[in-house]
Amino acid sequence: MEVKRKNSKKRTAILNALSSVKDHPTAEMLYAALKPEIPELSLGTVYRNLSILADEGLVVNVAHVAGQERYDARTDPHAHFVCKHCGQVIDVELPDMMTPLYAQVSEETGCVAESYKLSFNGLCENCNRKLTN
Amino acid sequence: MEVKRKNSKKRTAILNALSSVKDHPTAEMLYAALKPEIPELSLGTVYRNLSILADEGLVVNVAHVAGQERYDARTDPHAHFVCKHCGQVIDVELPDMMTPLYAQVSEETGCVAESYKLSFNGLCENCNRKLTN
DNA sequence: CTCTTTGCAAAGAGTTTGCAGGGTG
DNA sequence: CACCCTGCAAACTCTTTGCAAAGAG
Repeated sequence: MEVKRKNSKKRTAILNALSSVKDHPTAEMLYAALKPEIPELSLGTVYRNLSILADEGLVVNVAHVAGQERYDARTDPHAHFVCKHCGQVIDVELPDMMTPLYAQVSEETGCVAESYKLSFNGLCENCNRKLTN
Repeated sequence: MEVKRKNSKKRTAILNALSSVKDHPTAEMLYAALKPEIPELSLGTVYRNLSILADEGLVVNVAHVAGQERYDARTDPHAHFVCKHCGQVIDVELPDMMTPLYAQVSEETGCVAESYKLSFNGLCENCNRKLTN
């Protein structure tokens, strides 16, 4: 059964912080960003609320980089690029080619697709320059 | 500088075990599968060798499910389906539509793509039947 | 009041690492 | 005989959880 959510300033602040940023932060990055503004904030609360927000579909895990989960408040289907050197995660604007394939996936596998994750891997512009000089 | 690899029966066994299976096992699953056959095997060795094999490109991380990394010895680009209920990971045979887009990704972002990960998410056939009855 | 949310600290889970001994070329 | 590989256990990192107090409706 469903839990009735109450108003939570912390949760709202976490969602706002995530929405206002495009670098797909980790829980710790969000914590560090909010801490100055909300000194009583604790890291456990960030984890807890990210999990709640993800359940509610307001937030999405876009990648797992160097052992840490990366979050995104942009929930429309879009791709990402993950730099294998610096770990940076950036948006890639490609037309959504995968959602139209859900029916085909279902036909092939019997599985019911509801979402997908697409991430490219390699070197970002900076790291490529630095490492290829 | 490069390390000169020596022959290692354990590493070979791990790669063989992974190659002979299509369920994208975790390190622990591989360990459990090999243990009867190689009783002196230790879990640390499985982790160490999976990491070496990944460096060499013989093995790939295809997904991170329920906090565990899933490995695959099939290294050609292909998609996966991850069941959000049972955590099963299965291959999806779709034409590779992403590799041809590397140039476009580079143009858009400046990043040099070398690989990609595509995974669909939802309920597998069994879980869907069980949960939708 | 009742039930959710939070801080804090401890617990958990998965993975990595140091070390001493064994194996390979 | 130099250097890689391994078992074992401890260490590490990220994330989750229990509890008592604070906050929302």
